[in-house]
Amino acid sequence: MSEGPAPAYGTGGQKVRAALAAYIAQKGLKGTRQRDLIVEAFFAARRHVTVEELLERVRQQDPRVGAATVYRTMKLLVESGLASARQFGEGQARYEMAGDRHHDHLICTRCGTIVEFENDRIEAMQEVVARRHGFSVTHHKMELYGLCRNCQRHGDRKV
Amino acid sequence: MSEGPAPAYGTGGQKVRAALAAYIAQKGLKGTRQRDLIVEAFFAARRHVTVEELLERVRQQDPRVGAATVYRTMKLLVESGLASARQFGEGQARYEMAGDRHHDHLICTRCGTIVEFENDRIEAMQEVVARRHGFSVTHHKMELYGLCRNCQRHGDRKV
DNA sequence: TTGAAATTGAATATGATTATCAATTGATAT
DNA sequence: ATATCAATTGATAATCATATTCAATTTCAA
Ligand SMILES: [Mn+2]
Ligand SMILES: [Mn+2]
Ligand SMILES: [Zn+2]
Ligand SMILES: [Zn+2]
Repeated sequence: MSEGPAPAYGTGGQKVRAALAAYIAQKGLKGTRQRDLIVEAFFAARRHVTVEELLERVRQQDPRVGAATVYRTMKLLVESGLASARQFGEGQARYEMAGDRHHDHLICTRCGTIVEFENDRIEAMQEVVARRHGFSVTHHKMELYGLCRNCQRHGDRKV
Repeated sequence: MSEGPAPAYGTGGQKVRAALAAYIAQKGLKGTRQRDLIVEAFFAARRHVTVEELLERVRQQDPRVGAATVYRTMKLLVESGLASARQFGEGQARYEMAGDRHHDHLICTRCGTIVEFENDRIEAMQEVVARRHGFSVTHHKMELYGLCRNCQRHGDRKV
């Protein structure tokens, strides 16, 4: 099959936690309670969370965690290759675990629902197009915006 | 053909100038010297200009034009449907004339070159994917990032 | 246990874009 | 041509997400 949802986080994110610990050690950094809280909240949250959403969740565990720390931790996760930042044109970045299979997104402009998909044929054609123009592609962005099934029906009601 | 460059601006942008004048009249707005300067600079510049680039060009004609006016004029052009704003992940928006055929972009991450392309087959497959997930797509974004032909060669030299 | 180095949180800075506002200008009616 | 008045301008301040500064705190290897 060339299409389907990306796999969920491993077994509660054990592998990712270990990978992060390794990255921290290898870089001479230090583990902290705040970082653990944030990473836990990241696992617990659904994919595509914003820093603001994450901060709210983290503060349910410890109200004195600062926003700067969440920004710093997400940056660390991205640098270490464990998370990736996405821009869906809302102004703020959304984060999701990396390492899953590559995928692109369908975004409902009414309710914000985000659906993931993969399509090998499209990817292959992107390669063809790029080569035709002499480009070697390193990464790409494909986002399809519109209305999800639900919003097509109750397009007039409240979200 | 399903692929090729988007057409250049009409005959020096005569049609667009007229359309803007119509929009301005119809909205009870006023024509100004600054707006003319900015629109001229927009025509003269290559596609995908930033406000900063545009401001520099405009100021060669009249150094006292303010940045706010360029922002306002570009917003006006977008509202009137004559230009469209693109976000290539550089932080600042890039503008191009609208009304041309729909197209997507190849972006060189080294020298910034932007190449336009259209591919009907990809567009068609996007529709299929969306429908498969119950979405009705209103617009989309597809950007292929990588190295242009030139940058693949002199990848080590200066840009 | 110690102490250097990393981290934290609050406050401040940043950079792109928008809003404010007094001064100026453009379109229209005289 | 002139008066009139709303629209526009430019400088400056405000936003908003994110980054940076820095003193106080915490981590961890020795
Ligand atoms: Mn995703
Ligand atoms: Mn273009
Ligand atoms: Zn929806
Ligand atoms: Zn290049």
